[in-house]
Amino acid sequence: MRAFMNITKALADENRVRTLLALRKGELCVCQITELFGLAPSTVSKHLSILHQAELVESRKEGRWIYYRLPKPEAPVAVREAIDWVVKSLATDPRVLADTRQLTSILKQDPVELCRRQCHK
Amino acid sequence: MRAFMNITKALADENRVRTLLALRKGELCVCQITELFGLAPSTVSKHLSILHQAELVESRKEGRWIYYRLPKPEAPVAVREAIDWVVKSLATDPRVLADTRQLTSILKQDPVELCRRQCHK
DNA sequence: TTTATGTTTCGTCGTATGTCGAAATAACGT
DNA sequence: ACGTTATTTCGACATACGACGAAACATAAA
Repeated sequence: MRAFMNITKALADENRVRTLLALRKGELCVCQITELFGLAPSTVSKHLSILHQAELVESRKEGRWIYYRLPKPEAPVAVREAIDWVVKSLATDPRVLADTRQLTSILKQDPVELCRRQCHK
Repeated sequence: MRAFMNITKALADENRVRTLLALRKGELCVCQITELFGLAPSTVSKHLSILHQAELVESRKEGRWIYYRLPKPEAPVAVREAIDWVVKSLATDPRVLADTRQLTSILKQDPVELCRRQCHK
């Protein structure tokens, strides 16, 4: 029950749900998600921490960057089904489609440049 | 997205999740759920209102009683899948099993007697 | 060893949420 | 019609949550 409520509480925020959907296409670092949502880096970090605690995302550290991605197939069944449900329910949502578009634009940019811009703000 | 977030927010409270699971076996009136959780009637009513707004429960009025139940098969797909996910994930949870036990005990009692006891408190 | 940079942690602020009790509503029983 | 009773609405309170900026942390670059 505890683990399950961690998942439902993690899914109860729109930005966290959008984050999960943004990760469908592959891993992202914090500053890319920050750019996508226009939120403060600390806020995005907190959201990712909550998703991580619910096991809805995994992370990988590479130098200064920390990449987040959807969990592997070995993840708990409740987690995988939650993600499937989210993706299936929102795959055609206008805002999600807009996120996807903007994300492809973000992915074309050099991460180094993108992160530098984040810091200048 | 709006409708989906209504569902996730409705599922983000433990008492509301327990309510959904309690409704698996059939409809319940407010005072029966109140008895099950030991909460104030007004609190239970609020929870049911939130579940109703998310379309996770339907209601039926019969005299002074209002019975709540899980939605019919015609409900939105996201709703049905959400409930399936909840039930499947928590069917063997200890607390849910305990709720189920207590619920069968509650169902054996006369609803009129039960509601009267609620009001005496 | 400094300096720069990506991320997290911490403190704070405003808002949202869960809970209760009291009052309002609606429908039955007398 | 009047009181009884199941439910909801309202008002109040404490707590939880999402947001930010500043500071701390960790690692790469110079």
